[in-house]
Amino acid sequence: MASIYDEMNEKTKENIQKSFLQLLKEKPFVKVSVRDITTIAAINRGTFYLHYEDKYDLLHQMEDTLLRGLEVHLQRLKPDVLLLEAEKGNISRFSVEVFRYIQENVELFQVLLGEHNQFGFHKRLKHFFGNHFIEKIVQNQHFFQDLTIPKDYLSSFAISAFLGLVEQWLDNSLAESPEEMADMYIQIIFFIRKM
Amino acid sequence: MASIYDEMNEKTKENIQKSFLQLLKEKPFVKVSVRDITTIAAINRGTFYLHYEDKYDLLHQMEDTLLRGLEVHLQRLKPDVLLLEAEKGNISRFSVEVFRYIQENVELFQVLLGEHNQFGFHKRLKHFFGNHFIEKIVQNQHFFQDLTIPKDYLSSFAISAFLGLVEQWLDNSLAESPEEMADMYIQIIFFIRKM
DNA sequence: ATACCACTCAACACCATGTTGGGTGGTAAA
DNA sequence: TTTACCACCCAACATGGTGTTGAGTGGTAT
Repeated sequence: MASIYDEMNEKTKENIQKSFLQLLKEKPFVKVSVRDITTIAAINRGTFYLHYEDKYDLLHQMEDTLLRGLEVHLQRLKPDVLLLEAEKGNISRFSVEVFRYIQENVELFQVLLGEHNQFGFHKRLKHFFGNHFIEKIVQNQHFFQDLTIPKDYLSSFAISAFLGLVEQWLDNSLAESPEEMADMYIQIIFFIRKM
Repeated sequence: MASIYDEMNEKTKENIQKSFLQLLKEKPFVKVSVRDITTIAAINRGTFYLHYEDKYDLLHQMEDTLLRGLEVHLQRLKPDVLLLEAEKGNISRFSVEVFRYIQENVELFQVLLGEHNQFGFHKRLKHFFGNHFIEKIVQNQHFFQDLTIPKDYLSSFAISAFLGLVEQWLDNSLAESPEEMADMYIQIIFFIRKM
């Protein structure tokens, strides 16, 4: 079914996304116009609207792709192991996979979570992790049962803490390896325990 | 020095900000035009530009005021106690004051950190806490010295975790009291320790 | 040969923006 | 009381991005 038209279509979309990303590195989202994008992509402005409703749609689709990729990435490499390990309290494997995926998509993550973060991707990421992992962990863990703190607060606390690490990593231009980051994550937890 | 002109000026600015906030509750920032604001404020559109450069300037000034208020609020109520207590590891007083201030300015915080968070206020808040408190604590605490984790990561982790609690609180329409929130914060730390 | 496809091009109406020049009524100082 | 000043109003303007449309081009499949 992959006709030559589908290929053209795909190529143009990639061209648009690449140009868009390039612009987002230079200036904030609000300052990027469809004109800018199509000028850099060297295509007609009307062509843009054949693929996307507007620049918000473009951004949203790129976010979707990124999150879907993360989901697939996690499910493919370790089908159920991750969740099982996570439920046992072992977050190491889980987190290293996340850090790896981020490393593979640095540019986009840096732009979406970076200084000009003027689109609520932070919130989307929070919801993603919340729906996919943390809440399951928080709900299933037997030793969470006797905790008086509401689950939603604990969940939001944990995810944000993790995202805090990720954001700092991105700010540091990925100076550490994914393994080092996963290690750091564990160490912080241990550190708090011994406090 | 508070002439009648200053009062008029101030009143109009408050009017603009109030109308702006009202609109932000209805729709995302990008969809709010200067026309919308001045229509609701029942003033001439040109008048808006006598007070603000554009809607981004307006937003930024409101953020500034909010952060300056938080700073003053913290400094006024307990001049140095907060930092001293915090440096001793007692974050209770510190955090309850923060929760109280947020409660006093729910509407704005909810809009700035809420679902339509399309302006990097999350990042600004992170920097604020980072510069004012956490980094001082992290740097001064003697028992942080033998920790191998880089300070910036620990700082980002801690602040984000705290903001995670705050954001969940806002999402829950401030169902808990500031004291309960501060308590919850402490409990989570203790819980991690016992994990 | 015909229909289809992605894309180009030019033109369009629409709307928000930021600015300007002139005007109003109330305030303060001469 | 006159004069200058002030915040604000009003109308008009050029600018520029937006989304859409109709006509046209050159390859592709049938």
